[in-house]
Formats: sequence, structure tokens, C-alpha cells
Amino acid sequence: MLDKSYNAPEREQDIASKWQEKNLFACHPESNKPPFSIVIPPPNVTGNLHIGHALNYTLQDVMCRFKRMMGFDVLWQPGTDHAGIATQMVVERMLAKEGISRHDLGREKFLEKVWEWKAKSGGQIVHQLKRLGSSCDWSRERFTMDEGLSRAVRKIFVKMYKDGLIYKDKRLVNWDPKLQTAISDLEVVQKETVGKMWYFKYPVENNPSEFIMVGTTRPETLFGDTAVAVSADDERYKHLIGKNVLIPIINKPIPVVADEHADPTKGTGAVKITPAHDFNDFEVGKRHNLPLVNLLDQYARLNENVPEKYRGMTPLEARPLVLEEIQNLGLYDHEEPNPMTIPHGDRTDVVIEPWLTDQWFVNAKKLAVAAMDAVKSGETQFVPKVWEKTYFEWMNNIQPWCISRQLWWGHQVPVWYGPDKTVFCEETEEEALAAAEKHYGKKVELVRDTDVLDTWFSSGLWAFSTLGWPDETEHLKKYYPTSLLITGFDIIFFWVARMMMMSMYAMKQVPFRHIHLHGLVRDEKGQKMSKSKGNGIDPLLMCDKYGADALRFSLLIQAGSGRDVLMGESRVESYRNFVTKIWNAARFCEMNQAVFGADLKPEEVKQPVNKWILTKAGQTAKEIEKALDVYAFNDASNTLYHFIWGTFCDWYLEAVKPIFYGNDEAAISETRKVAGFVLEALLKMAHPFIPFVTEEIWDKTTKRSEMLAETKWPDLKDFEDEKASASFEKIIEFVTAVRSARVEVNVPPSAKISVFLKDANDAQWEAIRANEATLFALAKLEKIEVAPAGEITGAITLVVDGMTVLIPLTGIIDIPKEKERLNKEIANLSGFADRLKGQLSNKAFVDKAPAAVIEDKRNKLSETETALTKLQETLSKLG
RNA sequence: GGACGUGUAGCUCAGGUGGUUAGAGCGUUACGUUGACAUCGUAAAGGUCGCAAGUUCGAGUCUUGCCACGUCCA
Repeated sequence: MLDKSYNAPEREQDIASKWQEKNLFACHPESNKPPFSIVIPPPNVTGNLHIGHALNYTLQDVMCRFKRMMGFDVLWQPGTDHAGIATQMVVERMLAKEGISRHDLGREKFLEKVWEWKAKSGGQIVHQLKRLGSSCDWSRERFTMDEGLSRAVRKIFVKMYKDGLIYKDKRLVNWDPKLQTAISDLEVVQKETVGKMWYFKYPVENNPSEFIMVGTTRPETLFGDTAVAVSADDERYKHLIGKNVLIPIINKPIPVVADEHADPTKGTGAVKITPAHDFNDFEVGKRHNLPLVNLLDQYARLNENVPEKYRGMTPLEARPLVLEEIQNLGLYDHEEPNPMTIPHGDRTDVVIEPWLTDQWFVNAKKLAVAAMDAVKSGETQFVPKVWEKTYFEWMNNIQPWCISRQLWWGHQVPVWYGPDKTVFCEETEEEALAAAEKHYGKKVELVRDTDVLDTWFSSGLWAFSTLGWPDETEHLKKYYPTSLLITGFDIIFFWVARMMMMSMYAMKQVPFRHIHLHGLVRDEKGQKMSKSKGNGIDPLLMCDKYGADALRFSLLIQAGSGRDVLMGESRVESYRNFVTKIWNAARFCEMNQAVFGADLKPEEVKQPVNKWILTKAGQTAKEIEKALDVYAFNDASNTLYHFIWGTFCDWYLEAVKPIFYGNDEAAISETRKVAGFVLEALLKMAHPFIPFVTEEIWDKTTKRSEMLAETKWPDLKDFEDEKASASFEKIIEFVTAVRSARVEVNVPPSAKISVFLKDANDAQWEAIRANEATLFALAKLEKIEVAPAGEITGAITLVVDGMTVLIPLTGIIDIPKEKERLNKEIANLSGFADRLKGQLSNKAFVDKAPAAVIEDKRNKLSETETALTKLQETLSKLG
């Protein structure tokens, strides 16, 4: 027997462990079921479950549970990623508390500490995922630093290097001076601020009376200038092109060059060129073969290439002093406020410096070709499709991908250098030594490159490295390419695009067939959640308070077509009520001895209400299937919600009460069977969305060998009876009309009333008699009879399905009020009728509109006119 | 500056291929409930579908322009 109430947070842990014990979510590569596979977007090993994860994993869980019920062999591949920078920062912070830096320990000892940390406190998120009910194949959990996945990284790196797709280059990179590592373009956040533009003069060499005025936002970089650029057809400067100007303070001569980068309409039309400290200037420098003067050290402090007094200062410290010196030289002109963007590290939030170093790059432009083709040909489809544009846009403008990081935690670049710096790129040290021996003709000592790879490099291989690649495993054969990837659009460049490139390169195949991108979770007001605003919602707290089912459903019902999801505690609370509603519905069924696990036959079903609910249930199942086919989680959830609350609880259970409380034994026994049968179908349909409460009810209602999670999705097509269903819909219409009228004329809710029908046909009478008990109970009636001949005084009149329904309320009815009600109704209907008449008398409409539309309008008109006549007749009798 | 998206009830959102008097949830209001459920029921009120033109017999739906907001990229 089900308890009086359901305590979700308390029960959910138990249910989850039962699934675990039965190992229900393991994949079965040996089975002949068709595969359905999803790899989880691996969360950071340092991470904690936030509401965005909760959305992402819930969507995946719905698909996995649904597909399992649809008869697929499902693999939901879980795991975490090693998050190079984040993890290193966590461990460094921990060590800092003991006053130790990683340099005190050295690389090897430091890495031991990281692994220790990982064993002790890493991967919390995996436990939190289970709390949500995620049905991953936990036995296959992977970590990007696992030996197998690391081998995949080395193999790809070597292959790409040998194919010329990975190369080392001295270029400007985004340098994070706090972490002292390069980062990729995508890890840089541009922040808008209003800075200043300073204008000062560069005197022309050998002609101190003439000068060029330039504007700059970074005056302190003038020590690194190697040219001043002007537009080729700028009359102001044309004669100076090819001549030299002198850098203020250091009086170093630099050439004036003509370059399109100088825009004659902006500022003075002349710009200083500092190729080692600005990405645009770097390009200008390349075009004119300018020298590169690096002014910064790895801490982003000014180095030996600036005058002594400035050395060791940060650019911001040096700036006012440089300006002052320029002013003293009489070369300073003026300043202007200047809106600009300043690059910051997404992890560290410090200002990022363009800095000239040796780094490893991937030639992304080449890889992008196949990655784009795969989407163009439809081998991989974005859902919703709009994201394709974003994907193509980025792919078309893709830059070399800087993959090296000056960190210790991560996959160390598989490159060794010989004594003369010859590069040996091999998967293992042994192979590198062998290659070196062959190269030099003798054994030599090699030094390994100290850099590690961008975490996204290994994440890019995730779709196949987790399946065992480079080995040809049975999992790889069965589950690759994966069926679906579900992720947020915010990592489309970081991850999705790179997985596409890596897979097309390594596997010559797409990593996934469909990619569904969902929105962001925001707060109730639609604002982005952030720590500083304090408007975040902790999913685990919600689970503890309202249950994971409630949290899941409140996310799902909003998860439509890439739309953002708004979250507030009150939403979770209201879907907790939904969960409770289901619980109570099940209790009601149980109390009325609903039969569970019965083998119901369509021919056993005689009662109209039972035929109706079975038809509805079947339609609901199909609608949910259709919605999930296109990842319309909101539509699927909405359909389910309305079926359960609106259809099953509000109408069906109320309609069968009089049957249960009556004495028609055949009807009672049939209804017990149907109620149990439909409840079970309902539990199955709801299970992918709210797995806990459904499993609990399933478990408590009967002892069965099968858990709900392993049952089949309901197929009710044999029970569908459109005609019987439509007939019962009329009964619902009847009830609604009477209820509405009762409230309008203030009949007390408990008062039972009689109803007389005029001009009901045989079929209508038959339906009414067959559902009399239901009508009596739901509309609070005591009898329904043929209207007696002659007048009925003091009755209100309704028109339902073409029948005139008279409710005599002598003494109760307020005549003026009833007249008002009738007039309102008549005004409504005649307005509608006029509209229809207008359309039908319009020749253009009748000539051009499709016949079906015209026919439909004619029918509507005739129905409306019938109702009008009846109401008017009543009105006139009221005097 | 470029690209994409959004604008429908107080709030959050549905409204394939144009065809009834535009829907739901929450909220609001009124009434109700000792036999599944106050974690409830019944009913009601509430919208000139951002603005303006156009196409069409017919526009929330298609086209163009404008306005407002959002996101990404520079």
C-alpha cells in the first residue's frame, strides 16, 4: 500500500541504488538490439554540479531512458576531463596554504600531488550526477588523463605532426601572465571599458620641425615600435613614406610605411606599429618585414629592451612616467576618452598580453574543411538547425589553434629534442630514442618538450577515445559514430567544432549524427546566474528540498528549441506538486483495487469512459515520441503534464468514481483493470522525465521481477477507438457547460439539479444514458429527462452539441440576470455568425478559397444559427 | 561595425505548409472540499499578437521598413 504522502528526497537515493544493483544501464555490445549512444560532455574533474549541468544531463537522461524503453541498446558514456588550468590552480592554491609552490616540489612531485588530490576530492560531480538519476553506464567511466585516452592523444599528436598539421611556430599568442602560459583565442574574454587615446609626435629624422602625430592606447609600448604606418594615398603623409621618424625618448629611427591598416579617416591617420605586442601590428610587420622588439618578460614586466628606469615595471606602472617624459620633451599633444576592449583570461581574469613565444599550433584551417563538409552533407545535423550558421561562420574564419600550455598538469607534448635541437615526435620515449639513433647514427640523450596540451585537445578525441580507440574495440565498432551529442551552445567552438575536426581527421567519420544544442539556465527574471549576483540556484539543494524529479521536470518543461531556461525555486516547488499529484492518483487507483500487471484485451473494454482514456493514452504516447524525435523536450513534457493532470486525474478518475461507488459489477471489474492498465502506461510514459517517483509507484503497487526502467514503451494502438473517444468528449462538453452555467447563476456547488433536454437525437440519448452516472456526479445532477411538452418556467437554457439543455431553477434563478446572460451569449454568437456570413457572401472568398474551408464555414454558420434561434426563443419567453 | 535571435494575457511561454471568436502553466478573483490529493477542486476575468506599410478572398502566421531588447564575433 502506498503511503499517504511521498517523500521524494528521502526515497530517491534508495531507488537510484536499486538501479545500480541491477546494473540496468550497462550497454550490451553483444546484443542484437540497435545501438543508441551518447557521450557525456565531460565535466571538469574540479567541478561541482551547477544548474547548467543539471539541464544538460537531464536532457541526455530523458533520451537514454526513452531509447532504452524503445528497444535500443543504449550506451551513455560518462566521464570527466582533467581541466589543465583549473586543476593545476586548485592544487597550487592548496599547496600555497602550506607555503609551498609547485616549483619547490618540482614537476614530478607536483603531479603526484595532483593525482592524490584527484583520488581524494576530484570527480565529486560524478556522485552528484547520480543524484539526478542519470542513467550512465558507470562501469565505463573515463578520465581524459587515463592511460588509454592519453595514448589516443599521443597517437593523434604524432600523426598530425607527421602530416604537417601540427607545427611549432614563433608567433604572437595570448599570454596569461598570472599562469605564465599561452592560452587559445577562445579562452580570452574581451571586456569593454572606456580607456584613453593619447596623441603625441614622432619627429621626422633630420627635420625636427616636421613630425607625424600618432594616437595610441598603449603609449608605453613605443619602445617596441618598429614603424609608423600611414595610408598610401593619404596626402598628409605621402611625402614621408620611406623616410624615418624618431621614437620619442629613445630617438630610435623607424620607417614610415604605407599600409592599409592605417585608416585615414580615424584619428590622425597615422599609427605606430609594435609588431611584438599587437596582433594587427604583427601582421603589418610581416607585410613590411619589420623587426620584432619584445618588451615584456613572462611576468608581463618590461624587460631589457626598454630604458633602464622602466625595467621591471608593469605596463600600467610605466605608462604615466612615459607620458610625463614625452610631455617634458614637448612632444605630447592631447588625450581623448576612447571606448575599447581589453582582453582578460577567462580563468584568471588578468589582462592578457599578446606575447611572442614558441608554441605548438594545429593547422585548423585544413581540418575545418572536412568538418564543414560533414555538416553540409547532413552526415551530422544540428538541432536546431540555426546553429549551423554559427558553426560555419567560425569554421570559415578559423585561426591556427595554439595547443601548447606552459603547465605541468596535462598531456605532455610527445616531442623530444636531440643535442642539436632536432625534433623527434614519437608516441613513446623509446621510439623517440630509436628515431634519434637512426638519425644521428648513434645513441644520444634526448630532452623532452616541457609543454602540455590544451585540455580541449584531448576532449576533442572524447567521442572515440572513450570507446577504446586506437584499439579496434567492439564498443567502437558498435557505438561509433555516436547517435547524439547534447550540449550547450556556449561550447560549440571550444568543443563541438574541435570534436568534428578531430573525428574527421582521425576516424574519417563524424563523431555524432545529431547534435542538439540547448540554452542557458537563467534566473527567474531571465538574468544570467553568477556568483557575484548571488542569483544562482543550487541543483543539489533543490533535489534535497523537492526531489530530483521536481527539478528535472521544471527544467524539461522549458527546454525548447535552444531557448534559455528560467529557473526559480517556486517553479521547482510547483512541479513537486505535479509529482505528488501522480502519487495520489496512484493511491486512488490502488484504493479502488485497480488491477496492475493485467493483460487487458481491447474487446474487454465496454465503458465509454474506458475506451476514451485508452485512446487518449495512446495518442499521448505517440505525441511524446514525436516530440522527442526532434528533441522538443518542452513539448513532450507539456503533453505528459496535461495528460496526467488534466486528462487522467481531472476527468478520468473523477468520471470513474461513480462506477466504483456503484453496483454494476461488470463495469467495476472492467474499470479496475483499465485504471491499472492506464496508470501503468502513464508511469512508463512519465518515466524518462521523472524516473524516481514512477519507479517507486511501480515497485510499491505490485511485486514484479522487472523494474520500470527496463520495461517497454507503451504501444496502445489496439485500444484506440476514435469514435467512442469523440462521443465521450461530448459528455465532457456537456459537463463543462452545466458547471459553467451553475457558477454563473450562483447555484450552490452542493445543490443537485435536474436537467431537461429538447431535440436530442437517439445517438445523443444513448451516449447520455451510457454515461449517466458520470454526468450526475460531475455536473451534480439528479436527473436528465426529455423536456415535458409546454413551457418550463424559470429555467436557464444552454445549447450543447445542438441540443437544448434546460435547467429549471424556479425560485433560485434571477430573471434579469439570466436575461443578461442570454443576451451576452447571443451577442457573442451573432457576432460570430455575422463574420461567417460576411465571408460567405464575399464572392472573392467563395471563388478562391478551398472547398473544404468553405464547407467548414458553412457548417459552423448553420450550427451557430441553430444555437442562436434556440437562445432567442428562450429569451423571448422570459418576457 | 558584422552576424544571429527575440518581441503574443500581470509573468514565463505554445501557436508545421496563411483559413473557427488566438491557447497553456503560474499569478489574480469568486466559490467549494469529512471518503486520492489544500502538494486540492470548479469556474471566471485578462490579449487592437512591438509599430507601419505591402502581398492575399483571408495575416499572429508571408514580404519590406522601422523601433526595442538579447547573444555571439570584431
